[in-house]
Amino acid sequence: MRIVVARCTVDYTGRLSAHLPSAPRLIVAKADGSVAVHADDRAYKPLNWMSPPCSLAIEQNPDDSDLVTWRVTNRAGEVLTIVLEEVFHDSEHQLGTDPGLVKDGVEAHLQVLLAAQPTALEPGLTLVRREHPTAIGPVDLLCRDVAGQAVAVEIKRRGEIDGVEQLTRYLELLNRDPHLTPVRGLFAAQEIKPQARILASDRGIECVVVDYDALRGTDDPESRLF
Amino acid sequence: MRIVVARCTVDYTGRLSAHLPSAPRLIVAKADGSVAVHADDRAYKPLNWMSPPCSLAIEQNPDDSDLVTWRVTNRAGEVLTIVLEEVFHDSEHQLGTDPGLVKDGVEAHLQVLLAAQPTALEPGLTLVRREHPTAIGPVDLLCRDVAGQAVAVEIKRRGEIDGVEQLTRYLELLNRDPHLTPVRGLFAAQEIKPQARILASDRGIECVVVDYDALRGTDDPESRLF
DNA sequence: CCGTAAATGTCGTCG
DNA sequence: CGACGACGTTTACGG
Repeated sequence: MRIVVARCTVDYTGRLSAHLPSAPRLIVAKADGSVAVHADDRAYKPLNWMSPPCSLAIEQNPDDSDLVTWRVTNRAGEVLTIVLEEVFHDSEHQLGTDPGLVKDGVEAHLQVLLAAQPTALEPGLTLVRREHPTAIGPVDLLCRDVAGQAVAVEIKRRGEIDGVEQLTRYLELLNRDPHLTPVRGLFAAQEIKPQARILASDRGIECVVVDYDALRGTDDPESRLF
Repeated sequence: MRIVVARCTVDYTGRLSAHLPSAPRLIVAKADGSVAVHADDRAYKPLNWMSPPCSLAIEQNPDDSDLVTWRVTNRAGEVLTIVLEEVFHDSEHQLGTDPGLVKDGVEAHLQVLLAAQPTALEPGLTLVRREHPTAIGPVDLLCRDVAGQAVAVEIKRRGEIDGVEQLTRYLELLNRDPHLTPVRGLFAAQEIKPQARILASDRGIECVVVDYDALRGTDDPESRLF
């Protein structure tokens, strides 16, 4: 990883055109060839960048030895050009491959918990299959309700419109199966946005807000992911 | 901006829980109090971070002077804890506020151009309203065709499936209005993906590929965004 | 390589 | 401040 702090100008041409006037910035070139240009605010988002896979070419300006140009290109024809005008810091570091991070609290875990206790979604609900396959992808949970009717469950951490659309597509396919139809839709999330709720209601899909911590508290520790 | 390269462990507790085992990484603390921890790959995304507004507290471990702990917290109660085990580099830089970047080619500009010349979409098309409101959000353009029929236009830079879904939802709502129904759908983009085209066709929505440069060339310079 | 779904998405805008 | 949609979304995962 190469770390440079320099006054520079930056130009990006690709999905759009963007230009950064001359100013001091942090430039990070990583081992995978990627480059990011950061200002002194916003932790997450670089001002400009090139994602891997891409390649970096460094050119010395023949007319002016003070000017060095970094040209980063990718297969899609996007180009990021950085002209270094004044370098305040320049160092190289060997970091090695990162062991990666361990997460908890994601959708996968919610799915495991709800698969173990489908009655948390609705009294009498029983699990038929987790990740039930369809032509366009797996449904999170396929269940049967107390009356024996099939119920397709889509699980999200945060329930938004996208999730309702996704469940709608699954329902359309599942209802073509004579063994299953008519299939009810159930949209489960820790939090459901008003617009998603309206759309779901309009499509005849029920919404259930689930409490992650409560589910965790009542489940069998053996079945936990972590 | 403070730049540290160090062997460290990182823990995040907030929207989820995450842990990074000990390894060498880049840590950037910015003027707004935000902190990002980067591995030697992926230009854009940090391994861990805390977005502003947040505050950084640096504590010297009383038992072991080699261990320094950074604790970053925000109003929402999220906590990022970084324990520095071995520091390879540590420097501070004054960057000042960035002049910011200049963009071009975004969807907003396309919408302005097409609102000014709806005939670029279809001969005889006239604009009724830009950002026409519906219960689930505004339709980019509401027009009337040469026969007087209402036409809802959804504009994207790149036309993909979710854009077609969006337009479908608008059409469903607009068609409930007796003053408008039957409403035609028109999906306009600089580039339309095959899957989006198929879905649009299935829904009876027409697709129009628009040439941004050509539109720009023929429009009135007064109406430009930039 | 393309298509889809997830994300601690982040970021602007508008109510 | 919250909801909503755009973003050069990025990133991971399957076929």
